[in-house]
Amino acid sequence: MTAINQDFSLKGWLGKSAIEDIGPNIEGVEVWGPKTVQAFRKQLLAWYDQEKRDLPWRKEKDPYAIWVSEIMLQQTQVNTVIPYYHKFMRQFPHVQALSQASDDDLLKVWQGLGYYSRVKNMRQAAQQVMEEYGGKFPKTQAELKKLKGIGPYTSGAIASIAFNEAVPAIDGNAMRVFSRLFAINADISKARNQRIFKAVIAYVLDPKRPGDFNQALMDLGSSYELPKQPSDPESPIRNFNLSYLTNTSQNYPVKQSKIKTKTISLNALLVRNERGQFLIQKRPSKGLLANLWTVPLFEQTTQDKPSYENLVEETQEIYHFHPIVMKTPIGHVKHVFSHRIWEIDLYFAELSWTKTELAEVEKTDWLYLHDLDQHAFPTVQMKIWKALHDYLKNDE
DNA sequence: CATCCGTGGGG
DNA sequence: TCCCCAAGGAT
Repeated sequence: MTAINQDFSLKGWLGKSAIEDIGPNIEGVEVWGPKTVQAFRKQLLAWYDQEKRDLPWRKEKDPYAIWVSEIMLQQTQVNTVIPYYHKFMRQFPHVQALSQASDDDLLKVWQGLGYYSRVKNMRQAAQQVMEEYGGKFPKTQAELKKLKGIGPYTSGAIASIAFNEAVPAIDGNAMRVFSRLFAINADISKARNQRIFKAVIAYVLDPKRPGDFNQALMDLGSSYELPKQPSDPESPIRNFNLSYLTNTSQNYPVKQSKIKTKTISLNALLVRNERGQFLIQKRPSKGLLANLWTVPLFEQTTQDKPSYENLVEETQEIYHFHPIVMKTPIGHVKHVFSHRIWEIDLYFAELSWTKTELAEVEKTDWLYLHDLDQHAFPTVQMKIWKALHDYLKNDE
């Protein structure tokens, strides 16, 4: 009888694979017995010792460095993180430095990495460490989880890697590997199924080397056990892998989700004053791209007048000046976020004078195009700058 | 619990 | 071009 969260039984593979014995049923999953668990740990860690990736944060035992890397790695790939990690550690080498950082400095170092609330939460966590833990990171998963931005996964990762606590660090890799190992058909995107993976992985985890065990699952997930591909025949765990043995690894993990993205049409005002500066403004402190800078963006609702007329009107209302706006866009930028798409028409405008009092009052500033490193811009704004640059270059 | 929150790479 | 995906957490 197949267990409720498992598509196949281990018993048929006793002796015909690396599966030597059968263990208890855990949350509906029939798992290995102690001999097989030992053999699996040994094989996984031997492979890890031989083949582990040489990553900058793996040279560190400092929990601060581990923490920085883990936050950056949330939903973000290793190759993207590496340059940001070096820059961040250089600029904020310890908890105290981070706890005193300014919003603008934090966003500037995080620019282009995405999910910007992560770095804001990091500073709050750094302040917690300074004030509640005397500047030293707490050493248990339970305490780490109390810090802002540190949840079930990250607390497990830091506790196991930096402090050798025998707790799992369950991310997408760990769930993918284990769903394949035991042919677990529970949907990994459902919160209620987390307990299944937590219980099974905690059972198999090597209590002597929890940090290496957890990181080995990550390396496996980025090499032989890739998403959208079946388990690789060369995978070092193939003989333990029930889905591989039954030729069904492409069915795991089970995962639904995907939110449909909504497209929003925007008009961007690229207004140049008599000094040759462009108007920028800081976005609200909550929501998408919070506290980052963009040129003024106006949503284009369906039954509007021509865009340039809107821009003139709205500029008058909001900024109290009246620019000369070109009637046709000088360019277009498309930007895809995780859950929405911006289609932006770029309108060039000129101002025959300079309105200095705008700054401070409306969180606005006038900016020379050679001064882009003074503010934190999201990627969509960098695309707008490039389109503007191309336009101005061709215009000469 | 479902939705919000970025970005770059790969098929 | 389009869709999926990646070392999640807050709300």
